[in-house]
Amino acid sequence: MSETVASSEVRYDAHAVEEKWLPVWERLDAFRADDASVVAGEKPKFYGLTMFPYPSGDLHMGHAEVMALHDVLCRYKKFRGFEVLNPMGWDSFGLPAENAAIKNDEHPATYTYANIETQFASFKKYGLSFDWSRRLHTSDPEYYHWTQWLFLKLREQGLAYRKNSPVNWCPNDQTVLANEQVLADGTCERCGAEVTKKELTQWYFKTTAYAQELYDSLDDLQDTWIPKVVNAQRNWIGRSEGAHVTFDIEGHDPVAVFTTRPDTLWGATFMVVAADAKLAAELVSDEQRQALEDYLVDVRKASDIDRLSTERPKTGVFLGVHATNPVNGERIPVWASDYVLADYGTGAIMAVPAHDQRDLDFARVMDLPVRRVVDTGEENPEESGVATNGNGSYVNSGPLDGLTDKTEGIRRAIELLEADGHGTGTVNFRLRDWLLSRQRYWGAPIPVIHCPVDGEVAVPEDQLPVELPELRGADLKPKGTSPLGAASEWVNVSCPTCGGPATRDTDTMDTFVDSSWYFFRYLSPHDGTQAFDPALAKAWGPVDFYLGGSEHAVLHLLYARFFTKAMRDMGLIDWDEPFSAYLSQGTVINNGHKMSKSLGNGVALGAQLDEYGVDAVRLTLVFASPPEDNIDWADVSPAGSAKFLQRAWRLAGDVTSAPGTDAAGGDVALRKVTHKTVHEAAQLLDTYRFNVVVARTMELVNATRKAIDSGCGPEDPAVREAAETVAILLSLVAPYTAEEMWERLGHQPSVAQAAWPTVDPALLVEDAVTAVVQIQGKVRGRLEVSPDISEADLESVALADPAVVKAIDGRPVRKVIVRAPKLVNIVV
RNA sequence: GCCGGGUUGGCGGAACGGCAGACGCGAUGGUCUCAAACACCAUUGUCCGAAAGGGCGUGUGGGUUCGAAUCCCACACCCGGCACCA
Repeated sequence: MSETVASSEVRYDAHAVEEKWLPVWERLDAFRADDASVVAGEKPKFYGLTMFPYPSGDLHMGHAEVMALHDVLCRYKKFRGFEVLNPMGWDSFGLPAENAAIKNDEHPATYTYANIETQFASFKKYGLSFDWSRRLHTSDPEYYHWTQWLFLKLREQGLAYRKNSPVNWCPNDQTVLANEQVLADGTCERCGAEVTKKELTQWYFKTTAYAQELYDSLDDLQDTWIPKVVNAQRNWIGRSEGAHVTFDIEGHDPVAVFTTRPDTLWGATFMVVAADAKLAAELVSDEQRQALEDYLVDVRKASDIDRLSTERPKTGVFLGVHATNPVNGERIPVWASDYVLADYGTGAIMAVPAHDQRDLDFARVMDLPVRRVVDTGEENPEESGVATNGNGSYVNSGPLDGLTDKTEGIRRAIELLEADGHGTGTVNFRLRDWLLSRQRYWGAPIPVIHCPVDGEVAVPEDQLPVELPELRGADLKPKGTSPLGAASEWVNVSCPTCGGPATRDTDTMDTFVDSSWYFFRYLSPHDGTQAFDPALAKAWGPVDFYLGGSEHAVLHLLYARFFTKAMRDMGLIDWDEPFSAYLSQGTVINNGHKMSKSLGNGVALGAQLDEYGVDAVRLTLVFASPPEDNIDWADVSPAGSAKFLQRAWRLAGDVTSAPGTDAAGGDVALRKVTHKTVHEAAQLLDTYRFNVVVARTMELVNATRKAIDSGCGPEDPAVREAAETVAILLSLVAPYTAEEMWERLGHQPSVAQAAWPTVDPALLVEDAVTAVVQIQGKVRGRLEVSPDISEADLESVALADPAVVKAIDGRPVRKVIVRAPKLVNIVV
């Protein structure tokens, strides 16, 4: 860059500077986290975590943004005296490597570890403050050894189990998926294919065992996690309060339903069972059996699009049996319909058509009775066709008649049900157990052996890890069952219990299992004897700040929370939540759209780094917007960032005072700007407003430039103080430029090891402030006054000001509000 | 439909209930140059005005307050989550 610029301006070459400092930083190894000082409690700890990448190709813009943002905070915490743990690794199991291996007839590890080395080199060049001594890869046997160990621990607790159930199946990836991996439109989160259902025996983690706690402790995260993620988790877990009510059925065992409105039980005029639930087949009468089967054929034919439509007319079939309403003894018919879901609640509902729109729609189609039991003052639903669900007075509801409050009605109804044994108050969750087995190769094998005599047998701990057999190329072709099944010498083993012939489980674990505990492994990544050192977990945990993508709002974050709680209950750790604070960064887009090959609007990180240098790209990403907002690359200016960095750097060259010069006698005006900037920057950094920190640093650069050119001059000690402050603030975002400045200012590297500037409170006090004089709340004058002016003095000065007198224009002053020293408001 | 977040110049965005638009991008004018690029300087919410100065301005409509981008109520629109979840 610089050699092509014919200019009198002095500038530095961004690329030469990158080459220069990388080996120096390597030698200094300044970001290695010291366990001892944290275990001993000598220093406060800061565990900063940012989501580790999947090794597909090189790093891209998205990585650049999240890493740049995270680095700002970690470097700042180090300046503030924290012992910082900022590790990085790779989430290196997963399908892209497997698909590449099939295509190129090679082993997934080839693709995986080649990409890891590429990304590692890019990370280094990007100048991040990672402690690389803790680097890990989830696909290493040394890592998945402990993934398997944790699986077995969870299984011992009954938190990992196998069951046969209808599951989500991705026809493209040829594997099952967890609910969390199916998007709202019924497509695969990974590849976008339309997900279908299959009935299969699969492994599950019992996330539902922690549904209540996962939901409740969101309250504790409310203030430190970004709201949309807390909200997404609440919605996903889907807690709803209500009651189970038991209905006697003629000729069958009683059936329980879940309802959130037990107070409307007197208006239940029929019952509906999910058509595809076992219950429907059990209840149906012989005469109606054929009708139910015909209906089921129709239901299964309906496409997902139809199923997802809420406008679809209700359908169903009478099951030929009747139930008894427990509160009024009424005999009500039992129907089957697909508008009731088999896997939510009990798969059966009591229908209260007057107060539930879905039930009303169904009642109208099937000509079933509608009875209003809450009079809300609106038109009777029986006539209007619009169900009411607000507060109103209860009618036709026996003991509830006369009540007018819904909450009270629900409370009383539950009391009555519990008193005579017809039901109980209960809480229902939408969350399901996590389906964790996958029919693919490149993942951690499930460490279980199936024996015809002993059934499921855990692989003994001393035989872990169960390493993947060597398979490559065509052997990995998806065929609906796990490729591991083809490795017969691997599959066929003797039973650990009886020694007889047995077979290994051939499924591998969802890669989200690997990432559910990686933040523990960073604590002691090379420990061959345990998953992590409990003493280090106690010292470093939990993670103080976690930055990552919002696509993991439910997926990874929910799974990691589940793991943490389960591990706590196993006595492995003593904290409840893995991530004390969570922020998700926005996406880097281009021209209003997500970058994509099909749109041709991709911006290659490498090309940007080559053109503008690492620091300019990092600065651009941090300055563009608040961290959680999207950045449109078309709206930002890396060239402008590079220009600013040159301007900042030039300050260091202009300083003529010697290193170590006491700033005390320096220009007070500039010193005030410097100290105020440091003071505000600290507050802004503590609240993650990194873009504003950059703006404040720019202001300090501008003020320093002005002081050098047309103020106190380059030899003033205040100029040195300001330039050194700029270097320190800039080192959070632009480490190369900052290091250059630091060196030019006569200091030893590294600026990252410099002391955070001490703010002198005396310099935060202004000696003159601008007081605003308002008349009727509109600004009509400005006064330069002392910051400690009295209210009375300020009022009299304001009222005497000629501009104010003119604006008052002789009108009588009715009231004067004085907020010394900043404001006077005159009401006339 | 329910839940969460948002709406500020041409653009990205700043603003403890007290000077709206910091900082930057872009644009315009200028300096340098044979010229351009780079760099540097100046101007830049909008309307009226030659200027001084003034009117209007933070999605819309109300409210609280001496004073509202900021607090309250209602509405519109945008983004995200959930959704025939009983």
